[in-house]
Amino acid sequence: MPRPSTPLLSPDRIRSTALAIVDRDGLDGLSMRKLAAELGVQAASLYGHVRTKDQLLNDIASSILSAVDVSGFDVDWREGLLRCARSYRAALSSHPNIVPFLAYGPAGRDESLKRLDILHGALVDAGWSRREATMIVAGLMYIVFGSALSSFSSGFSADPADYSGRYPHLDRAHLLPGVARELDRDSFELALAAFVRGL
Amino acid sequence: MPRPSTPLLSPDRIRSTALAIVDRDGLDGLSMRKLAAELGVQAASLYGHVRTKDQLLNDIASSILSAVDVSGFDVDWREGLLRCARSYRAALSSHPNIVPFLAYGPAGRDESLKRLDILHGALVDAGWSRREATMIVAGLMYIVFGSALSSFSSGFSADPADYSGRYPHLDRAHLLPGVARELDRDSFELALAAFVRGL
DNA sequence: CGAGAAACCGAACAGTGTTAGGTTAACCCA
DNA sequence: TGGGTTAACCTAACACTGTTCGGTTTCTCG
Repeated sequence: MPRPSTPLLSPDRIRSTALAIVDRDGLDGLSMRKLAAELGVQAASLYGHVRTKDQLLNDIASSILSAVDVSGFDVDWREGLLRCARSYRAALSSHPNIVPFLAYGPAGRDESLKRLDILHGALVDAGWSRREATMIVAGLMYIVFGSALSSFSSGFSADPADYSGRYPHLDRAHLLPGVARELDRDSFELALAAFVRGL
Repeated sequence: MPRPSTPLLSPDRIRSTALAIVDRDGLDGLSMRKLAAELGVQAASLYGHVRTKDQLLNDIASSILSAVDVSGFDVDWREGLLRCARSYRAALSSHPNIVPFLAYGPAGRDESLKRLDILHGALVDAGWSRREATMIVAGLMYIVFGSALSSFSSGFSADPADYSGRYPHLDRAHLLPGVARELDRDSFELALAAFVRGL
């Protein structure tokens, strides 16, 4: 079925379908053949629109990160940090399955760097040295990424049955799937507040 | 070459060789065939000693995490948090290439949970509520893991040439490979200190 | 000394990302 | 309106991946 009258594929359609698969089936659930099948096409056809799978994931990651909001520094640098961190985390946790991919680095994604650059500049304007500003931005990213890969509270709920005996203190009362999300958010807020307050 | 007089393989030898490959070639650089070749053996032979590749990586991760030190709470809970976090980070950053694997979760690795349980108990003993203690432990892990996947300062040094123009504030002065390690450590220390102080 | 288990091997299966070469339809210009 | 170019898709294949099956030999234990 060569050269259809109206093209079946477009970078946008490929990206959004790929993201849907990642959201649904996890990062390992995405293969080029499966993606192609879901688009009604053969795998090889994708390579006319996408250079490589890695590049595809990078593009998806960039588009997710472009939702991060770095306005809010006109008020106060503390408020700016808080807003940016919350926005960053919200962006990541709306597509949690792609976070492990981000862990492979590099952080050199343009969408991310542009925002970090703004953040850095705002901190310098607020009186921090360049080096201090860099470290503060790094620290903020630690908390954001650490909480986003959320292998913490969500990591527990897989098999909560046998925690009680082996880990006397970590009882599963506040680790049930229902409260895990809330606990993750509160832990993030606590860490963020403590970090910003402690600066 | 069947059943040699003295066995060529042992779980320990497999694990340490696998870890050496991961350290040298990265996480994607480890394949069962390559690992087997490095051990002077065929790939299928590994499965007499190891259940699956995923299990192998989990075992390696556990053995790395078993180096984390959670003593130090007899002095003071703040000091205990600091020591534990530093020790945790040291363990991870001595084998940075395996960190992306940890990002896949679950955090349900026994070696890790045992230590987090002790930490949690010590915080409760110090007067925090169970829920607060859980959130504090989570926050600490955010900083540790966030800094360990270190896609931040190390992520920059890949191609520092074209930062200057596009990101006016993030100049590459303190992002040269030489200082990146130091900057990462200092950023971690800053984040950790700010977090603990802010509690 | 004989039975059985242990340790390795060769070959294969189903899956992966990716490329080469072919076929047809749409498009643009003469 | 016709002809060449290019874009979009295809089939087939390559070199990998993790893992399993069945076979062969050697060690170990009763």
